[in-house]
This record gives sequence, structure tokens and C-alpha cells, in this order.
Amino acid sequence: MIINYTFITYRVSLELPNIYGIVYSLLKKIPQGKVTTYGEVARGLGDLKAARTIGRLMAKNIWYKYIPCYKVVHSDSRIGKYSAPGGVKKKMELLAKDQIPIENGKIVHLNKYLWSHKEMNLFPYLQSLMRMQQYLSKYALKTTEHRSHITCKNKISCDVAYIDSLPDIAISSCVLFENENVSEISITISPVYFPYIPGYLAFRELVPILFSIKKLYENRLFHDSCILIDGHGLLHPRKLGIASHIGLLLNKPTIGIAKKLLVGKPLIKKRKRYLDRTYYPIAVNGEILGYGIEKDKSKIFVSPGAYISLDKALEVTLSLSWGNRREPYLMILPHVISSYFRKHLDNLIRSRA
DNA sequence: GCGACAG
DNA sequence: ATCTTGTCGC
Repeated sequence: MIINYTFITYRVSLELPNIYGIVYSLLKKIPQGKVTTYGEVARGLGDLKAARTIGRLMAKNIWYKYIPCYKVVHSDSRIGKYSAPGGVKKKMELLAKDQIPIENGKIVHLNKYLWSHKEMNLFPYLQSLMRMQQYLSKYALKTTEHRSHITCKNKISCDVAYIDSLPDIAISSCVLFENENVSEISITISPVYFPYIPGYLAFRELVPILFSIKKLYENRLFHDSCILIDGHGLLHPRKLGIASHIGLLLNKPTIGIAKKLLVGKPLIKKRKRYLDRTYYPIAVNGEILGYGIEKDKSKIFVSPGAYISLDKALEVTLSLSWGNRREPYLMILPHVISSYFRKHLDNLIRSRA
């Protein structure tokens, strides 16, 4: 999949790596008598933050007969789990067959048997994606300046759900609200080859969301609109969350709305009240990049994506009505639609199987 | 030892 | 996000 960026005078092409394919073929290259760790594979890909994701990929490995995920263990030399038939016992047997010494559920002298990331000879994809985020964030930030005047009369809200299979199937849904009323809905189904890794959500969900937004635009163009994305914008380790990324690609105002923080500290002491909600700034290295908004026991975190100022993003989000739900009504609808679709497809697949 | 870690 | 093979730092 290639994505073209056209903004200002730059054009950047990005080829999304197929992480599933890369990791599974890597496991076949683990030398006889060696093991590696979840963290080492993540380092090989360019970011240790992917360690947990590697574990999830192992758990989803349906070709465990050919792809030796039993050779991946914890960095503190614990054996780790094994969800293929036989469980941990089978994992220990397979390791023993490879002459790997195990005592008390731990590998003895892991260092001696460790296949390190340096020996993997992998291209550090995550590092180059990170560099791209750093590069793009400069432009995204610029588009948030002098953008307090924009109006967001019409809103597009997007969400993605998944069917558990390989590769992951994404069901992406967008809802257009015109003057507070639902006026258009779009749903798309697309395979994704990039797993969820904290800080890299965009590379998993960007394409499915763009597909379903594009579908909305096919019917007709609408102005005076902004896009609400389930995830962060500026509130991101490289100041380029999925909301920023989508805003830059579409040249449209985007607001990131997430249920959990990825970075930053809430400045609770600075909390203020708006109707039945309270809100407070979120700071990263002393810089305010977003806001937390609370209603009853529920929390959301808002930050600008692109083409909208921090203050305006807060103002627009505060004005959304919540009903009796855990998040604003606008955010729930696409979520309900894609989850419904997911269940329906899941049942269909199960009944055929 | 516990929390942090968008979806 | 689903239905559970992590790691580091305080």
C-alpha cells in the first residue's frame, strides 16, 4: 500500500511494511539452537514499544507447525506463554529438543542462546516511520496556528472495529452529522497488515478511515466540516497522532478524541467547569497539548489534529452532547455501527465454518 | 512490586 | 481493539 502526501510543495511516498509477514518470516530465520525475546524482535523492527505487539502476533500464529514462535521468550529468561496446542508444556518440550537448558521455568544463561536484534539484519521500519512522524509534525503544528476562527457546523465521526483473523480485517465506519443530525453513513471493509503498536496507530487505521471518509465524499462535497477521530492528535510522543495524520492528508480540520492518555500529565489543579463537565489541560514537558474532559465517571482526552487550534478543538469537543453515555453521542454512533457489522460478519463466518 | 502503554 | 506469548523504570 502506498500513500501519497500532497501538501505545501512536498510529496512524500510511504510504503507501509507488512509487519505480520516480516515478523513471521523472521522467526523462520532464528538459527538452530538459538532463541530470541519479544523485546529483541521489537528492537529489530526499530522500537521496543512493539514488544507486547510481538507477543500478540505470536498468540495469533496459526501456522505454529512451520513458524517456530516457541523460540520467542521473555527478556528476563522466563519461558513465556504458548497458545498453540500443548501450551507452555509443549513450548518447553520444543525448546528442550533444541538443546536449550531450562530450569524452574527459566532459560539458563539466556545470553548464550540469545539471537539478538543486531543479528536479525532487519530494516528498522518503525524508526523510519517515527522519523516521518517527526517530519510531518512540523507541518501539522503549523496548520494549528491562527485557526481559532474556524467553524465546525458539520462533523464527521469515524471509528474502526476488527474481525479476528489473519491478516486483520478492519471495519471502518464514518457518520456525517449536519446541524446535529445524522445525514450520511459509510462503512468499508479492508484488510490491514500493520498491527496496533502504541505511537503508530495511524499506520494501522489510516487507510481504512480514509476509505470510508472518501466514500462519504463520493456522494457529495460538504464544507464547514471537521473530522473527529477516535485517537489522539497533538497529544502524541511525536506530536503527530492519527488525527493529525488524517488532517494533513485531507487538508481538513481534524480533532483527536481518545479515551486513554498516550503521553502527558493531567494538570488537575487547573480544572474548570463547563455545564455538567469538567476539563483540565494535559501537559507534555510543560507544554499544554490537549485537554481532559470528564462527565460523571467518564473521561475523554482531546487534542487538535490539523487545521484547527487547541482552543477551538477544546471548544468544539466541549459543545458535543453526551446523552447518558460514556463519551459524546457523536463518537458512539460509528462505534456502534462498526461493532454491529463486526458481530454480523463474525456470526456469518462462524456459521459457514 | 506496581503502573505505564491511543486502538 | 479484543480475549490476552511484554518490558522497563520508578
